[in-house]
Amino acid sequence: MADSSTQGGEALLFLTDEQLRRGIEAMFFAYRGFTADPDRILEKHSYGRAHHRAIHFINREPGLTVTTLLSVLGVTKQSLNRVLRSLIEDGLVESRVGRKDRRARHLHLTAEGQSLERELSEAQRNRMRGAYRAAGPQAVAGFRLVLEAMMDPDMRRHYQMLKDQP
Amino acid sequence: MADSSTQGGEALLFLTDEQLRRGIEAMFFAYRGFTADPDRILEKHSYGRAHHRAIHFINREPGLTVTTLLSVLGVTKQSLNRVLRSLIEDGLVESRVGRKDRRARHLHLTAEGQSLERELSEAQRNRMRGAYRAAGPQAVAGFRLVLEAMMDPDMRRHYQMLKDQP
DNA sequence: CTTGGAAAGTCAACAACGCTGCCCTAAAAT
DNA sequence: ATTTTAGGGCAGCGTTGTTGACTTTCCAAG
Repeated sequence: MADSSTQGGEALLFLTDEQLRRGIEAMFFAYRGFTADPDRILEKHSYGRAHHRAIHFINREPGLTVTTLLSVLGVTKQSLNRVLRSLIEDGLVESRVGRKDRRARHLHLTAEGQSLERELSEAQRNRMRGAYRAAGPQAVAGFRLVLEAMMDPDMRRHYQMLKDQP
Repeated sequence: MADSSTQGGEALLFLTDEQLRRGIEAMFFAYRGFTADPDRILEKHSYGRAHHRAIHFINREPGLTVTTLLSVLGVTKQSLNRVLRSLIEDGLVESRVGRKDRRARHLHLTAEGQSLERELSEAQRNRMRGAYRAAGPQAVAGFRLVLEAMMDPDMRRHYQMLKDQP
């Protein structure tokens, strides 16, 4: 009876359908803001969000294979392939044949690729910094907790793997 | 000097580039989870996310006009029009000519539309409820604060307008 | 009253990016 | 050595975003 998780009323107000709906709408509207700045930069280069995502994770883990990137992004091969092809043709990404397994392709950003990556991530970090600063450190901790709990287990695995990088 | 916002060091650790990048990746992975369940339901009906968004906001504010819906969704007319046409043809949405202004079309969900809306929002609320429950009320408050700060002003306006609804 | 501009909505054609399915090459297993 | 399995590339399709041209309706200025 004294257990806070079963005492109902005020303690669980944050689980009402209305509160949940507010969260859903907040995710929708915030995600638009989240992608708005990179989208503007990408447009100048005739790229889309898919290019941004590829560039981000190649930068994050240089030398990763196409298959690994596929599972991180959660898309199919062809979806990614079109994007990778244009990035390679444009000289932003380099694809190196594996030394141990010659079927595998290891992906790296070129200097030019790193330059675009910096431009994109700076814009996105600026947005995030503004939001973090406005909300404060305690809110940020909660923000991260809720997002982590919202992920599918597969995605959370990838997220946690990246967590340990330098 | 005693001002916490200028004292540097520990107090601002949450604003390091590394922390910001963690937030960016959390948004990316969490958004996939956020849309995963509705996506599965929509697939059965051969609809996409665009249909879901239209249904959500028509349900939220019955009788809203096409132009209002456009500005809430932040897309162009044709993008929405294709979606609306199929929803109307399939009998999920009704479009009523305005009484005062006969140029305007007021949108409503039919009984069948409401049924799909419930199915979609239940799935999405279940996901959100799980995340909220796992993270706790204080985390939820922070989550909302950060998301609100991340929105573009236009989107935040729409978000706040909806806030006041019953 | 009429006429000209602005606003709401529809439609056509195009680009980005998801998807499935098929194929080739290289590695691994029998 | 031959079959099976895995990594990767390409072709073709559907959804959903875009811009641009068009119709209908409203409203205001002459």
